[in-house]
Amino acid sequence: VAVTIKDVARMAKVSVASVSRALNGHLAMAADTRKRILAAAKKLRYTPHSAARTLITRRTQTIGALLPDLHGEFFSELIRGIDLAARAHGLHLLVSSSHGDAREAATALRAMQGRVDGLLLMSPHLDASMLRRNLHGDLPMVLMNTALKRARCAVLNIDNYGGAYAMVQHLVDQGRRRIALIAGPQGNFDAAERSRGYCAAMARLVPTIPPEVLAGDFGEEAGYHAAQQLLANKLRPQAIFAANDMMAVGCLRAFREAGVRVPEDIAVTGFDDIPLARLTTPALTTVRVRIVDFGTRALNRLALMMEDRADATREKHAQLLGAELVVRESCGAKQDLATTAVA
Amino acid sequence: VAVTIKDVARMAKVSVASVSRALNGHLAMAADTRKRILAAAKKLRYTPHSAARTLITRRTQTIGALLPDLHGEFFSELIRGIDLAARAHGLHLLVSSSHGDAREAATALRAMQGRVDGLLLMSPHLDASMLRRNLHGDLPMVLMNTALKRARCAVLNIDNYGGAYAMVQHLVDQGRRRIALIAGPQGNFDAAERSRGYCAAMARLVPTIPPEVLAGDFGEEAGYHAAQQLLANKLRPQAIFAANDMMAVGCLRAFREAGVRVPEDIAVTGFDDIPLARLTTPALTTVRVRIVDFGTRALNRLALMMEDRADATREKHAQLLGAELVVRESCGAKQDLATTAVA
DNA sequence: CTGAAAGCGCTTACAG
DNA sequence: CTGAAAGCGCTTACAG
Repeated sequence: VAVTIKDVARMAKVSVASVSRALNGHLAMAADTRKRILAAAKKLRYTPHSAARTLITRRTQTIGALLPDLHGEFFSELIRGIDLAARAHGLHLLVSSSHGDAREAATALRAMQGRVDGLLLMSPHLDASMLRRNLHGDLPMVLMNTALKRARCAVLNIDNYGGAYAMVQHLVDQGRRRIALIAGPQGNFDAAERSRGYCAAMARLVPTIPPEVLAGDFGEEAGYHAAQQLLANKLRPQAIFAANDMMAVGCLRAFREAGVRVPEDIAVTGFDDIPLARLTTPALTTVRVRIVDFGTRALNRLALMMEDRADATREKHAQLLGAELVVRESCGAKQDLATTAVA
Repeated sequence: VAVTIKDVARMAKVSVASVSRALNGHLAMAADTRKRILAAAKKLRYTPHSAARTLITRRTQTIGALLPDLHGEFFSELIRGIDLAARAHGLHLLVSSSHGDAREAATALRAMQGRVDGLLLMSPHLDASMLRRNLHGDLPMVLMNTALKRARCAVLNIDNYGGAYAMVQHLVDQGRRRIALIAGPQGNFDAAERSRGYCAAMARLVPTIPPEVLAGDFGEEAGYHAAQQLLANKLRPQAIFAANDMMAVGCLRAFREAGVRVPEDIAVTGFDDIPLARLTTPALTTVRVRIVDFGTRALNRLALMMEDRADATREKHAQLLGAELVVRESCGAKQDLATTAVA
């Protein structure tokens, strides 16, 4: 039923080899022959069979993205960025997400093998040995947001550390010195980096004040409870830095209920700049990550590796994607400072 | 470099045909031969070349999802649902989104052709003639959230109409009769269906009250401005039904600034139940759509069509996914009514 | 139960 | 500039 290269060859009265050449834009061809072939292909609405082409060229024109089981807007923005860049490169996008554990992630990884020319990897379940065991050959790969280091593998991380550092810096600039952190979940790379940034900034900027870290899990409830806990303290902090916006939202709710004014009595800040952040009362000061950019850059990096391994490998392996401070109301800073770039 | 079926055959001292049979689970085999083959395959870490297999079986084990340029959480939830179901069926997922116009969508459609065994289609840019022009053969397809009708094509829609109707019903039950709608963007299918549900409910439940529809675009700003406009009216409505939550959030902001109390002075409700909805003050009464379910059901439907065309076609073509009322504070109803299922 | 062979639809040296 | 032929890695009648 489908029309093949043979049909085109027959109609244009040439060999299939010539059709192949014409369609792939080889130069050494009589202009007239090429025109006849192209016309025939068009009339027959010919589309080359991609599997046949893959079988012989060993290229799929497809990249795979292995993503965590991510809820929320981060994921859609990321895919958008990847998809946009993929289309710009003429690449297809095979997606696999929502693996609950290492075994599922490994299965997904193996299944992609042979179907893609390159891989974007962002999975909390994949460690180095996992990769080694499930990946033969040397598929070009970009590791995203991971502590993993791997030879011949590009790494692209969000500057969680820098963003967190900048936030503490900003709060200290506002005269807040006792700053508490509500941390993210254990074992989460973003969370760990944000904590690290907070601790480093505290040690450096207000060395006399002991850092105070409360447990959290990136959920709104966790922020709510942490805030309540903080209220029970004798010496309240002057600012709370929640490791993500949802927890900051939880803090706001706890303080509203307790009659504690933000930012007058206490400053509250977050991380991520989710859409909700500018809609809370007061609007949330936070750190913005350009997620679409993150996806786009990862894919561009991968495309580079796929085109020319040597060149891409020569680049610095780990790259950081800047995070920028977004100053709104919840930190008590003068609004007109507006958005300040960082990193 | 890659290991092929020949290598396995050589190691197991059988023909490639036998290897193929063993790997594909054909029954007519000596148990001993099969065991030898499987062992060899395992030792060599053999993975069949998917393109070669596709070339001969005409199956890609992949489905394509053509999605609109969607921002926000809806998209990630949808993909999650699709991805979960796809994995359950052993299918790969090729994604293409973010097409700005009909031409891009058509290109994406053509590019998927031949790479997938079935298609999930949700694009505002694709009309029937578009599909006819860019699709040869009869690829199994599920149309999502569309007014399109197409022979031999399953359709799966969200019950926007029913959800909107239920919301008006609920408001009327609360004693609100003058209910204004802030509509979604022109040409948007969801928006049109929600408007239709609103108008039908008004005509039926409060026939003496003329419906009042304000223009909107699903953005927070549009809700803000519509609310301000409503405030300028002599006769204020008793309730505002925003066609989505973001516009309802805009309304809340406008009313807060104007000192109008919600729900005492006016009720405000939305549609979608985005995560933000339960975090606003007051928390938003809205209509919830189970998006993950939507994706899962669409894929399951498609898988059914792929396995057995006749059976799937025998089913009712258009299916509706229920939407349920979520009663919170912004409508002034007693909280303990809690969530009420609809449809 | 097993193997030799044809063939899926392409691309690419190799000749001419 | 063009064509005949080999071959990519599989699966599946067809024999035996």
